Amino acid sequence: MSRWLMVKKAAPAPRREDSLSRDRIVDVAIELLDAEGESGLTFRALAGRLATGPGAIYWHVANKGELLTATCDAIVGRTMTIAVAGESPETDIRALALGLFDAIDAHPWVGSALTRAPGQLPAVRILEGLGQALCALDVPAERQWPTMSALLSYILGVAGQNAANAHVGRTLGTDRLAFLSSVAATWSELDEEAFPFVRSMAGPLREHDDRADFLAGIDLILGGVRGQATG
Amino acid sequence: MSRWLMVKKAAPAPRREDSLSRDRIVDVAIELLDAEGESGLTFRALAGRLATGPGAIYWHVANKGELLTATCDAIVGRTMTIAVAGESPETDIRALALGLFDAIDAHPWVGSALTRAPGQLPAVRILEGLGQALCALDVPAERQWPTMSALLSYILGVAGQNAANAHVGRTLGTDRLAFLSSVAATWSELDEEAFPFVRSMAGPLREHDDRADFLAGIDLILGGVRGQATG
DNA sequence: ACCTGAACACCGTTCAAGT
DNA sequence: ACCTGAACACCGTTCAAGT
Repeated sequence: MSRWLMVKKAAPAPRREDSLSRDRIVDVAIELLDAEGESGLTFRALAGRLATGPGAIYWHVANKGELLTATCDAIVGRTMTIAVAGESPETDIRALALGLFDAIDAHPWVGSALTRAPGQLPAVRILEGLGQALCALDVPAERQWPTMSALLSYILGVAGQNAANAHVGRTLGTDRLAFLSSVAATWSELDEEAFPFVRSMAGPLREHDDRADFLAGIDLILGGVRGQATG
Repeated sequence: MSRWLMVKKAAPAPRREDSLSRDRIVDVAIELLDAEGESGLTFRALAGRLATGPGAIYWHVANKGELLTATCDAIVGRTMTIAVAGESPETDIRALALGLFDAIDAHPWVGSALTRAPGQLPAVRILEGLGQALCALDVPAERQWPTMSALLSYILGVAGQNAANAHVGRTLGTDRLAFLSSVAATWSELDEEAFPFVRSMAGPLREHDDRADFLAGIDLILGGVRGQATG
């Protein structure tokens, strides 16, 4: 075919369309994580999808930890740039938190990546959003750190459990309801002397709504913030 | 030596003092995790300390996940049996949470193990303690699940970050202060247009007290619970 | 019933060698 | 400058073979 000649005559493209780059690696890593779960992200699998050897990736990314943080940040960055300027700072916090919840629900691996990179860019983005809202809420300066910290810990806690549930569900090959039902069954068979309360929670466990519960927790913390302001 | 003869004549001991058992495996696993961190728990290293082959462990434990949950449960079980019957349900929750915090602070790997086994025995113990206190707090039945859930998520969030910090600190080979200082330095160099708030938190980050912040978060949630009761 | 340890099928990471 | 891919030093897990 004359295609070869044409290529030869074309202006030397600075880079092949499908050449390696940090961004392309991150994009394919996200695809892989979404499709195969956390254990699916492998330098070999990634190299396969990128049509190179595993060593090539190390030219653009220092190690697996950095890769995971970068993929996590791609998702979190996308989510946080959806600017929130609602009717009140509390509404902003709720919107920010829900946006994050939905992103993590769609990409459960973000939950564990977020936890494993404390103080890194993904967490910084979240902290900034929370902090600005807390300023608008007139939280006094010396209360800002602990309040922001509590909100972040709570969000990370939910995110982590979300990731863990997804992981267990995947390895068991069952869907959410089947998984919850089997845990609920275990709970109802617990010793009734030692675990009366958890036994009674088998029903709620099966029927609960993760998203609504998450928001309820945010509201609990915001309620506490309001209570502290009042005195 | 005649020791061999004596052994032959002795009543056949049902088990060698140092023979394998689930409990012994769990004990040594805890030693290993405390000494070497999360990545130090290996079937080979464990077998080494137990003076057997890696295969032997599988007779007593199904897989690594079960082993980690069992070691986690050993610590959590110990912590939760320190019965709390303080002056008020709120005091009980605070005592329970602080007991857990201190245990996780002493054994950071418990944090990630806890997150990775949702609905399993370790989490059940915590839920039971929290739930009973919430009943005593007169939290109405339909609010018990989300409230308990929020408290657990917050605790797991702090626990997970604690584990992550310990892991990063270990791989970097730096102590807590050095680690915090380096993160704080990164924060103060962030873009001041995009991250004014996080920049201002570099100081608090360096000086904060994890334990006090943790308790402040618990109090925030309890404040929210109180606020909901009032109306 | 319980233990042994070689073997299997993977990992992340490195690095000489290529272009 | 960037890519290749074999090689290294590990993993968790299995399983025939032993006692």
